Amino acid sequence: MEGRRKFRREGEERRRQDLIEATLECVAERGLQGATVRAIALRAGVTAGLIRHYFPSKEELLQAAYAAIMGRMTEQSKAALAKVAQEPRRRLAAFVEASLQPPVIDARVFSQWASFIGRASSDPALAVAHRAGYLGFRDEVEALVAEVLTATGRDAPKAELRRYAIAINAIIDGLWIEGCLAGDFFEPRELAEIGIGSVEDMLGLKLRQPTAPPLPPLDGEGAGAPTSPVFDVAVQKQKKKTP
Amino acid sequence: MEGRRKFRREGEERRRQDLIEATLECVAERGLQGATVRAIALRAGVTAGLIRHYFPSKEELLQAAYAAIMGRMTEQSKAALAKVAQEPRRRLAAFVEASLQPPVIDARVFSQWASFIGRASSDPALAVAHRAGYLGFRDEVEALVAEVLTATGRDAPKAELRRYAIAINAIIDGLWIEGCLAGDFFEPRELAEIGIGSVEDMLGLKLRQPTAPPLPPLDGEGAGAPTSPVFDVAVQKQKKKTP
DNA sequence: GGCCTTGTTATGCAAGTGTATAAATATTCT
DNA sequence: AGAATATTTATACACTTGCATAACAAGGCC
Repeated sequence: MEGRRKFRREGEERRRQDLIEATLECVAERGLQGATVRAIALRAGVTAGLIRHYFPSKEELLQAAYAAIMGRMTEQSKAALAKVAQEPRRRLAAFVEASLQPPVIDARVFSQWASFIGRASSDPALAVAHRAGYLGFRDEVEALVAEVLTATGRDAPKAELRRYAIAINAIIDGLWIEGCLAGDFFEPRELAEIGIGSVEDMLGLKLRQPTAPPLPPLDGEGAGAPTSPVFDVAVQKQKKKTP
Repeated sequence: MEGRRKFRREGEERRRQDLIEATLECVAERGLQGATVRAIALRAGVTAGLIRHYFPSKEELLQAAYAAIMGRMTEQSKAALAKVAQEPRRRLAAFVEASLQPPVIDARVFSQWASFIGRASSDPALAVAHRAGYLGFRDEVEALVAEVLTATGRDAPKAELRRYAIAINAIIDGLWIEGCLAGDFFEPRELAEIGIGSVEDMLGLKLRQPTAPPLPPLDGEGAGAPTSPVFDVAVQKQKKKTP
């Protein structure tokens, strides 16, 4: 008696996107185990069989979802760079800051990341997807640091640059995890402050206006600090390498 | 015609331990999805039904396994402290160093950690287990930093201490992840070096002998640096707080 | 040794899993 | 409008999952 379910034909790209999104939501809420074809289909508003029509197997849907989340994260951090295109130090600060605030800091995104990466160790396909996204992020950091060092007139031996990139990437990752897992333990901008301060310590120079107390409260739109490109050359304490 | 399988009765504690260990191995190799009761039992050398005899449900076995791994990790990092009980700075350095070398840096352990924590966001029982272990680790860091600061004659306002603990914990976490995920990208002691160096930068003081180039190559047993308790007060560059 | 306790195995079951296939209908093309 | 196409639904199937229960045997006790 109940007739067949009504439906609409959506474009291929749209459906793929919807299915990927539904997958990520299921993963975030119930882990990889909860991302069954039926649960995904239900959330995407279709029936389970349709998944096989767009993805050869569930495995490939998961890979696509993982690639999507990795791309989204680096893209969000990079987006902060587009808005602040002037001074290298400011760019680096903006990058760190953007990485340590919503929407990059997000419990759901973290849950997805952890779920996937937990399996990336055993699944070769996910492993390569991970390594690509990861190195992309670190290269971004390294490029930013190189800009900063040359702009401040410091020579940058490749080995030292590498160490900076590794360390800065690490502290961003670590703070990101802390923020995602226990965001309620921190003041809204606390992690960003700590992150930028730590990077300043490591590089031995100031990234922001030296007299700005904790950065002005964000009242306008966007995640940007004030747009004035004025900088002091700042304290610029000499990095102590083995003398 | 094959008669019933022969078996031995093991003590309760032993069996629980074996089952937990088997669970962790399954998780490390095939993710949480691969940790089925049958796979666990097979690896533990028993049949599936026995699991229910020791754990009310599979859920509780997983919780026990998660608690086990968390405890093991902090225990390993703390073990480094027991060996170096003298000078606070050296203790902190040893703690950082131990956290960034095998066996704490281990791809399998990371896989387990990620798998569990991915679900900790959705599963309340795992969430509390996580938060406990996590705060325990951070408190450990905070206590170490406090020791160092008082030993070097610096006042330690609570807020600043907190920031240090957060930042240092973050860089340990971040480097730990990098090491576990891409250990082949780094020299054996590179991460430990970077970690200690970064902490030195953040605290604005030296933790090791200032003239030791990269720490002597470990030839003896244990993960310890030389046991001489001699320290220079070192550079001790003044931390630049907002003046 | 024979019994009793209980750790352990073996078997079964209902629910859920991914996938394959056929039927149906929305949309396009002429 | 009507036929063609391929998106979408619906159903089925083999398999796995966690869990329950009954049969069994290993080791301790008298």
